[in-house]
Amino acid sequence: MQSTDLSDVHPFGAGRFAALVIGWQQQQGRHDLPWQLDITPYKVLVSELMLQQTQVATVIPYFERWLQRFPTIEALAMAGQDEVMGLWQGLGYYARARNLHKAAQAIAARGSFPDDLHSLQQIPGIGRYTAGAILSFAYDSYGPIVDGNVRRLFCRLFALEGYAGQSRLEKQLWQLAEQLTPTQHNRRFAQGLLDLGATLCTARQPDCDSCPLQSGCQAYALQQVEQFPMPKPKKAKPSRQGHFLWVQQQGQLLLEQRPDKGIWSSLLTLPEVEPEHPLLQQAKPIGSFRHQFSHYQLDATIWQPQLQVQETAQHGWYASRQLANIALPAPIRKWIEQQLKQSDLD
DNA sequence: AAACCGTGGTC
DNA sequence: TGACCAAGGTT
Repeated sequence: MQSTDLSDVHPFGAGRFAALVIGWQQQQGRHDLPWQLDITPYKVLVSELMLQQTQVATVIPYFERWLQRFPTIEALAMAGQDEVMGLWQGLGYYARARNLHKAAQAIAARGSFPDDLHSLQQIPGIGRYTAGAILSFAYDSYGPIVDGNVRRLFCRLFALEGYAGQSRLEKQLWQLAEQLTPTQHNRRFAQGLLDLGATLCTARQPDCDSCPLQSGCQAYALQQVEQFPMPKPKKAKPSRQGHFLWVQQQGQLLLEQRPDKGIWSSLLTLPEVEPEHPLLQQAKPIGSFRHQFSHYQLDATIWQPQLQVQETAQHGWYASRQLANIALPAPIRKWIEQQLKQSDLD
């Protein structure tokens, strides 16, 4: 491990660093995001879960709808899973929705919102970053954060080698975060780190001329800003086949609830069968699509079976007017809507 | 440690 | 247009 003496690894003292970030945030940072208005721990929790690996612009309409329907943590705790997943549909990483639901129930049962690092990390969906973010944003108290923005900022400032997820780098980043995070104006400091990463210290074409930390940035001094952080070594993306059934009966469509693990967990889909399933022998293919996930490519075929489908407890019938309010995976929704539009024209 | 988990925006 | 990226967590 490297030195723990801060003065060895960065040119600003911790106090000076925080003052620069805080001052810049006040003048140049973002102040009008929906979750920055009338801040409550619940709003911070919802926004942070939604923002995990998801862009701000994508989250905003989901956040607004969510707060309208579930204004309080008690309202969310009492809701059914169908409605929770329905409001999350299209946002991706659906375990976050289940975690948020469970978090609301746990906090409601607990009687108070947790306000320390350890208690926060016991809550489903809250890891080290989100716990620090809640301390900073909800309570304006000491809460170190390392997310993608902070990782990029620190890797450049200190010319840190390694890529996201490498334990040695992550350890360095968290140690720096703990040392550089002040004990005052913490909300503004944390927001400043994120704003710097999101608006100046960006992945491509960083705006170093506008950066308040330029004079202390090692990557800038080396003229290698865009060489940090090092890219993760990438692997080939495998391709998988999926076979889905199109079964209509009296104007209704057969859908299947997916299990709470795996891809599209807890969502409804067209029933999926194994490629060897006997139904496919007598079925005719009526469509296909290709969908890119982050870690594999799905080549889907949709079949219209000629034989009766064995229904299970996971199956249900849905009229087309119901489809808008149920939780469907984005590519499945797209295909269904296109199919229904075409059959309406017949 | 490394795989798994989604989707849409961007260039 | 494909590859990268985005306020990570869980297993």
